[in-house]
Amino acid sequence: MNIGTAAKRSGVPAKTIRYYESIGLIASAGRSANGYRVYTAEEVETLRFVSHARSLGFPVKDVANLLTLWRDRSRASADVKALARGHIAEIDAKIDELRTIRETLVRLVDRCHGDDRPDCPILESLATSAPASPSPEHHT
Amino acid sequence: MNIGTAAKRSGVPAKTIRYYESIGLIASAGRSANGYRVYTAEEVETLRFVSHARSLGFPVKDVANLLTLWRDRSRASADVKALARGHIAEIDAKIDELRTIRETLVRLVDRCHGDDRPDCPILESLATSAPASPSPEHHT
DNA sequence: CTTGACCTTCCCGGCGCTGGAAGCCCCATA
DNA sequence: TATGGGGCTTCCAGCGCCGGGAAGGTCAAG
Repeated sequence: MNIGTAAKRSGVPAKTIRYYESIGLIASAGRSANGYRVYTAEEVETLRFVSHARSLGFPVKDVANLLTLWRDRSRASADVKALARGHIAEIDAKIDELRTIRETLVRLVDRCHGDDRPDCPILESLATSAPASPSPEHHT
Repeated sequence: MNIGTAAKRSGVPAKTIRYYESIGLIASAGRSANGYRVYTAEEVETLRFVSHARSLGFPVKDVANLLTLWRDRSRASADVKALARGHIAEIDAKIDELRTIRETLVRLVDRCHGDDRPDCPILESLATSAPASPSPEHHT
């Protein structure tokens, strides 16, 4: 099947499939006579695996490791578990950070009149107070 | 003062200050005879404001708006409040998404032996099941 | 005079794609 | 047979938000 069909069946956009190939996350697809990429059902399976792992927020590098483990019939499930645990830890850290920020913001918003007067604790706080530790990660 | 001092006093790295200048978030700094950027205490204040706003997770574009509002002595606090509320809403969405993912992962991790056997529900789930809705936001 | 810490500009990389341009290929329909 | 509309190919650029590092100018101290 062509890339478009593989995209539909796997849930990974064609552009993204090419990208994954380019960075070596997945193997280069075969080519038909006209130069089109050709995919087997098995490759679509792999793409679905990747798609699922990405949906769970695993970074592409982790997905590469998961793929390796997946294909390694003699793997130890402990390795997979450790990887997943690490990922959970990162998620927890992110949630905590977001919650801290959220609380700060809610406190500020609550103290702001929100009318047509210029008086605003939010701006005052930004101008004077310390940030709501720890510094947030952008690029979530 | 030079950029290094301004960086230390504001908490914004020198590189980032230059970047903010380049994208127009802050005004171009003055220059001394040798071509070095020169900062006033007021500009450092602005940088601190930016730093605080960024720490609360406001995207740079929002920070630009906040700066404008900050400087506008006749602003309506309602505008600031609306901006902050919108930001809280986005944070809530992110937290929800992370929590959903987290729960899925925890469920999987709990079901995984985590020993030297290859049997692993995590990999099985990635290979077969549907993703842990809703699909994570790439590029918020 | 030399060292080393600053400053300048520039461009590249990184995350994970996504959009778009230019150009094939293939099939259906008029 | 021409035409049109999908596909598919490549490559380049950009998103947000910087950080690293090169190549070079500048300055104060020893």
